[in-house]
Amino acid sequence: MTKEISSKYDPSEVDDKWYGYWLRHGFFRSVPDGREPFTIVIPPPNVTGVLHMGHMLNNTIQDIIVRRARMNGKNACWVPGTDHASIATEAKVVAKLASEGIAKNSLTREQFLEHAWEWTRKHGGIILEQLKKLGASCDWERTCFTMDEVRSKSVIKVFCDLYNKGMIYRGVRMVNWDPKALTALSDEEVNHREQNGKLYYLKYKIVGDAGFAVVATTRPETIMGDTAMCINPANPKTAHLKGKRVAVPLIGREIPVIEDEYVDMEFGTGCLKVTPAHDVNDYMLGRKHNLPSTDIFNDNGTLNENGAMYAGMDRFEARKKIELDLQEAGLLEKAEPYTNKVGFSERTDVPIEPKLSTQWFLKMDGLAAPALAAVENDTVRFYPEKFKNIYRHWMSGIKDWCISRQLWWGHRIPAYYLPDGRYVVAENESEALDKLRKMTGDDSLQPSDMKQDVDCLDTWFSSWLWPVSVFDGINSPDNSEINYYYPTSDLVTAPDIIFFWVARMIMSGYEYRGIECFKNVYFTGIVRDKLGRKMSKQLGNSPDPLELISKYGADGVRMGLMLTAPAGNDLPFDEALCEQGRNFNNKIWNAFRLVKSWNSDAQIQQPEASAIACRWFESVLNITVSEVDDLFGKYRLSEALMLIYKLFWDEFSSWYLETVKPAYQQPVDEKTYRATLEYFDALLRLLHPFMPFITEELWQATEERADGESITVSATPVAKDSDRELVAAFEAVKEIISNVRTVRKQNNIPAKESIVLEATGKHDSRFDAVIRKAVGAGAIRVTDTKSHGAVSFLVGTVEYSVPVGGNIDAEAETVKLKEELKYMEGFLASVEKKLSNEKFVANAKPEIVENERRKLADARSKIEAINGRINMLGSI
RNA sequence: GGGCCUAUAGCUCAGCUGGUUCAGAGCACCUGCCUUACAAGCAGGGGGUCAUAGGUUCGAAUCCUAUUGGGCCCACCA
Repeated sequence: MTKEISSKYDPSEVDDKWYGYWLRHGFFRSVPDGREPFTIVIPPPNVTGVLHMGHMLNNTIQDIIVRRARMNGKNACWVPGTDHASIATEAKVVAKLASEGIAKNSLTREQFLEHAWEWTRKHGGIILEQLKKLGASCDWERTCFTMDEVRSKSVIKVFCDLYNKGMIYRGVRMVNWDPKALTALSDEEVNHREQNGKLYYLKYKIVGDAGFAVVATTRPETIMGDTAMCINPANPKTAHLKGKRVAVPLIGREIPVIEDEYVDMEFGTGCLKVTPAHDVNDYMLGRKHNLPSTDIFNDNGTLNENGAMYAGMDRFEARKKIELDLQEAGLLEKAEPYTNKVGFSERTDVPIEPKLSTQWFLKMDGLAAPALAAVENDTVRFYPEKFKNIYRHWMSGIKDWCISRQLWWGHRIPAYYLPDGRYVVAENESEALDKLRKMTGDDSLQPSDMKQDVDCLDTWFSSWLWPVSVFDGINSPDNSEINYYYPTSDLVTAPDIIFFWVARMIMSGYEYRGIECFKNVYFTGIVRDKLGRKMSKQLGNSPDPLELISKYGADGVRMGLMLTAPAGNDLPFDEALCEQGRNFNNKIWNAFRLVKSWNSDAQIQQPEASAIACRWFESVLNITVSEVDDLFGKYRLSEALMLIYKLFWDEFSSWYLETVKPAYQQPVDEKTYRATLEYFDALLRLLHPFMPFITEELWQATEERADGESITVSATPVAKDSDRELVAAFEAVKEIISNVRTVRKQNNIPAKESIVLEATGKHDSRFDAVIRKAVGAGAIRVTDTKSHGAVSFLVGTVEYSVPVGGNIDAEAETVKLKEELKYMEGFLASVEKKLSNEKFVANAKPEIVENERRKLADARSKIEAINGRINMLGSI
């Protein structure tokens, strides 16, 4: 190593070089063998999506776990893939076509799908390429897509199977309608948000009576759909309305007054307008009381011909207009400000319209039972555990899943209809035809006589099969791959899809494999900006991950993310974290430069300081290795990283290397040199899962490596015995050194000037050579007769002093000592008090009491030492 | 409306079944240093009555209760 080599680490070329090398040698490739499998399936990102910080975090964690498992000798298999993201992708394609002046409804289904596939081919898989920049060690030969042949077949097969088992049914239900995407949504795709609106008090003329019945509603535009007014039979305030009819404002249509306990007597006026077609509660009332249902909306949220004079208007426009018209007609008693919760489409962010329509549903109760139990009894473990509560809550109140979507981009529902509405469910057309023929007894039926359902399935209906379908376990349930890789090991995902995805995968796993689909679920936090806001495109507060990578290197960004990413905690992201990551890269790089610059000389004897430093560092290393093991077991990855960070920076660089490094351009002894390389190697291997690139670069550079060797397939360091006593003793040594440095600084003793360190008899002299080297002590004298004119300090119960000649400020020194004395005496008093408390001695555990006694003795000897020192200073 | 989680240094967090390994870490901050591995660095340093009020206990950051603040999930009150 020469001086021309930069003191700054430059990851820009290193990253791509090694990623290519890893791929070329197939280190990420996994095929079943005799080893224990370790499997992770990726949460498939949207096929046409681009990488955002959430993906970065999520995939960094997966990569760390997978690389660690690989280095632990397991057959690590990380299956990548993408999701067709039915509604999201379709929306993008529709928008793209619109920008070209093409309306979706001007195309046939086939034409539209051609555009969608083209879009997918063009933008698809970009995100997977981006993951490679991050260092993701996926087995790319296994890349799956939820709409590829195997996965599509799996979906259809499962649909048919569940239908045959009676778990899937078709029916007319009130569903969440998205008037922008023009499709039904599942309950999970609706987000409720508080909205500032108005509560309108509408006057309904009582037929054959002079007065009005007043109804409070937030949605006056739905009056055209009113088919009744409802009162609580027990309500005296509205008793006069019993049996009457009232007239719908503005249009005058008469509707009956019905009675139901559902109505809250306290709310509003005690009268409720009933619009069975546009409200879930009203729908239930309507069914109960046999009311007609008048749908006043078109699918796109405008009013239809039932909307009378408002036909053609948008629902919100109509609301404004009706308010004015009511006011004019004197039928609006008042309108007061009101906040209520309104459901919004997760996808298009427009208010959901409850709508009655025919959809397909999956019954959930049977599926939920084993899935709930698995999490309850920790067969599937959640990290952090708090998500168990959320999961339990949802699972125990689970409702049937609306799985049909009025979209084209997705898996088309395999139901085939006759013109008369009768239908069969079948895996393909010819099977459908057979079934229809059998059903009707009409063998002359032709394919042209039947029509396939036009709807497609919810995106999650394919991704819920993911851990099984990626190994083709649906189509061929006994193939060697599924038998080997399933159940998978870990799942790493964001908590916001716990119901959409995680819960449903667990269900399908039990339904199709009879066993859990994964053993551990690690929920990441949500990446937020410094101000705690969720990162989003709208806010523009999300940094571009690839830009970050080019600025700090993949390792720097990975480390930045991992520094503050405990499981389940939100992650306030700050670029400064990546800087810290980059700085760490640089630290490693420079440690490498130092070690690499050494020449070893077999003739030189190992210095005393180096010998003990080696023994010490080996122990520290082993302790950390076993602590890291433990933390990985608990999925406390940030803490594991921090531990390694401190091991490298503080213990290895600041203490070990500083102790053993030879004078400038002097050779180092062979023993120390070998040991240092060995430690460095272990550190790199320990660090590799977190920072794959720099560790590979340096691992390759420290020794001659053959083509095909790689740190990615090397072994994680294994914890060996450690000398904890030695480590503890060294902590005291650090304290001594630190104190001496302070003394030097406070007394302006130049670094080059040699000093003498005096110590009392209990001084541990094993490390004297280390101390001498660190603080430039000419001599360390163990003596009981302390020099006058010396500055002293205590480490443990050992008193140290540095004679500083006439420089000593006896007064200041005495003040300092008196302060310490005061503290110690207070401390002593508290210990004595504790020990003189009979209840403490009687109740506390013996070892605790014993410990207090030791503290007592220590405190006394410290006080003695301080007093002695003060006396001596006084005699100067 | 129901439920869950959380409150510890300026910031982000660790403190497991109550007892100096109990007040910690990293970053930030302050003071010296461009000392031939590293200024993306080195050395040293300051900083918290562990949200508030009660309680249990010989002993509470840790357990219990209430209050307040923050977050999340679920829910058909118009």
